[in-house]
Amino acid sequence: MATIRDIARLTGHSISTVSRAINHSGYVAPETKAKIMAAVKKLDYRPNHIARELSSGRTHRIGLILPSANHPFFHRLVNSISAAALSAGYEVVLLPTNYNRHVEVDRLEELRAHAFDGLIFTSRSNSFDFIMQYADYGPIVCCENTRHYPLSCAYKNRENSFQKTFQRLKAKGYRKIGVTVSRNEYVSASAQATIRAYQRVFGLPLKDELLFRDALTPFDGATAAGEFLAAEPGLEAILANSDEIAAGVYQYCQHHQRQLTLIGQDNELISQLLNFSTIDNHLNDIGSIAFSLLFEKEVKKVLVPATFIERHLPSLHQA
Amino acid sequence: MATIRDIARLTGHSISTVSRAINHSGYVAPETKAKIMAAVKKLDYRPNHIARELSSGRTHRIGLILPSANHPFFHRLVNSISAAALSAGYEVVLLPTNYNRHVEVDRLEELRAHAFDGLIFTSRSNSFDFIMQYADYGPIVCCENTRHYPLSCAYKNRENSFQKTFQRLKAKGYRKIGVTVSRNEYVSASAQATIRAYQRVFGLPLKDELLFRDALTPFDGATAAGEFLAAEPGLEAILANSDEIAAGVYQYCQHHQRQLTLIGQDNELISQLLNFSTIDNHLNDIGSIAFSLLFEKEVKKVLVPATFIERHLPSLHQA
DNA sequence: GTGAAAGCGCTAACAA
DNA sequence: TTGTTAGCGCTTTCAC
Repeated sequence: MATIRDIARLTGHSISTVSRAINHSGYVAPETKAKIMAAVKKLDYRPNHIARELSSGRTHRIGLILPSANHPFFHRLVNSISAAALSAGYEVVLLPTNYNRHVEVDRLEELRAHAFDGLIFTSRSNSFDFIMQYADYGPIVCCENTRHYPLSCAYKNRENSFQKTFQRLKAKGYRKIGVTVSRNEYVSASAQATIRAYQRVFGLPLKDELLFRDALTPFDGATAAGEFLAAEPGLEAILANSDEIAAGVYQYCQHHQRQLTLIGQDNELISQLLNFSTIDNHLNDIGSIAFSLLFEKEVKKVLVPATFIERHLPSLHQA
Repeated sequence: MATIRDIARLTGHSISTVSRAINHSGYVAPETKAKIMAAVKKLDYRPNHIARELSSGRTHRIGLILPSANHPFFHRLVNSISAAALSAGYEVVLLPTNYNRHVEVDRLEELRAHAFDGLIFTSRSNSFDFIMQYADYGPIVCCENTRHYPLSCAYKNRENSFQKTFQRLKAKGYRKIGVTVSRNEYVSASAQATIRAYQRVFGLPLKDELLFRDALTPFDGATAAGEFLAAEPGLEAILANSDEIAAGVYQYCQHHQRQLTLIGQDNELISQLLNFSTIDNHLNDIGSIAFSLLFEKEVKKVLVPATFIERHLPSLHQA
């Protein structure tokens, strides 16, 4: 591999002149530049990326923390974030943690070691208090509400969208509703948001038998459906934490000849095909906003409102 | 940010001793090491990642070329490749090209500039001849058959799996079959493989009206179904280039009250939910094998055989 | 066991 | 317009 020194030697010019010529920065006489460019061609020279990073102190690379890439929720975020990064001249490094907090710590340590210019969390296994400690080492943005913590975020308001959804269901005569929530260490926070929304709308607490935690796969959705129906045979609807989970419920209903109104999340293809309602959390927006927040000087929290997409949501009034 | 020099200064030892202590390499007296580690703690020191890369000449980072992240085909590969990378101590950089060959060239140039230790192509917009030129700068692996080119690959044998599928259909009495193929610059190669397989099994050429090119989204699947049925009202089955496309066909059939036997690819959730057959190309295997091939000294080509998953494939003999 | 010093390949401030 | 030089922060060889 030829280095900048080789070019300098071959052309008889100095390293810095070569550098300037290559970077089209500063003054270089046209002939000098031409000569240098010829040498570059001749020696098949290419500036070393890493050396540049070391010199400039910037990597143009951001890290993207996620549990694994096999969940639609993360696909959407990965997609929008990498698209935003591409057009801003950044590259994104996938940092799967498998929900392992130690792996996550390693990634934070890499931020500290200047391996990235910034870090986006699409999920996390450590507390905000812990993550915050790394904010000094580089910009960190979360894709969930960071509340009172001084960390930027682009997020959806779960409680609010659930509340609206429950109101819609209530208006249509629904009373017996099961809810699934996704697994994470903050399950309680998420679940409580749901519970609060339910209570606020229906005036009574969501029964624990109608709350299914740790719903990750369609299979969990089917399990949840089974448990809900065992506890409440008159169940009318299920609000799932994703379209995939809702699809699992759908499958259960097909097998067991049950009718249930389904509401999923994120408007995935499957909700269109199976024709059930879904809460669109606009993950594409969340992703691209999260990326842009990396470059804000101040901590900012951007709420991305959800949209309800109604499909086959029959009224129960006449029932 | 504290540097190794600060630690040296504070402890009164030399940079190299500090380096050895930190890397647990070479001889360092226990007390010296303890003293150094204490200083590391005290100054909140962390070795600079980039400087290490420059010194060692390796990044422990690989680039992953893909058109964009929003296709199940790529999800699977991204997933398995990043999992394999994680356990091997590598990080993966997502390199979306949007099928733009110039963007792809930029990425190859980055390989040349030592930005990555290797490159995996899950799709490509440049010819093998062109890509090959970069093989000197670092290992390159493709997720498609590289044929006679000296480039490693992990791939599925399209023609063979199509042939088996057609044989199965033929045995069940199917004769009128539509086929969709995915868009890429090598459409003709892919389409020809399909056409050859069809011809070999049925003894006559696949009619052009029953071949739909550039199928990318479920919507294309629906369009294909419409066109096929217009050209051949007695159509019996459709072999789609992905489960998503097949799902689009499914949707069309539902709307138009038609019965068609569907065969998708890659055993996505949706094929299970809609209960149609699918060709499992074992993309997870392809991904992890592709990653491991990066580290082989020689060019290797690994064929990953496909599996047929039969679901609701009624026999037409009695019809 | 430890340290001096020479890289790794480049950028940028400053001088000429 | 060009060159000298001092970093960027670390690894590693080779004396001591």
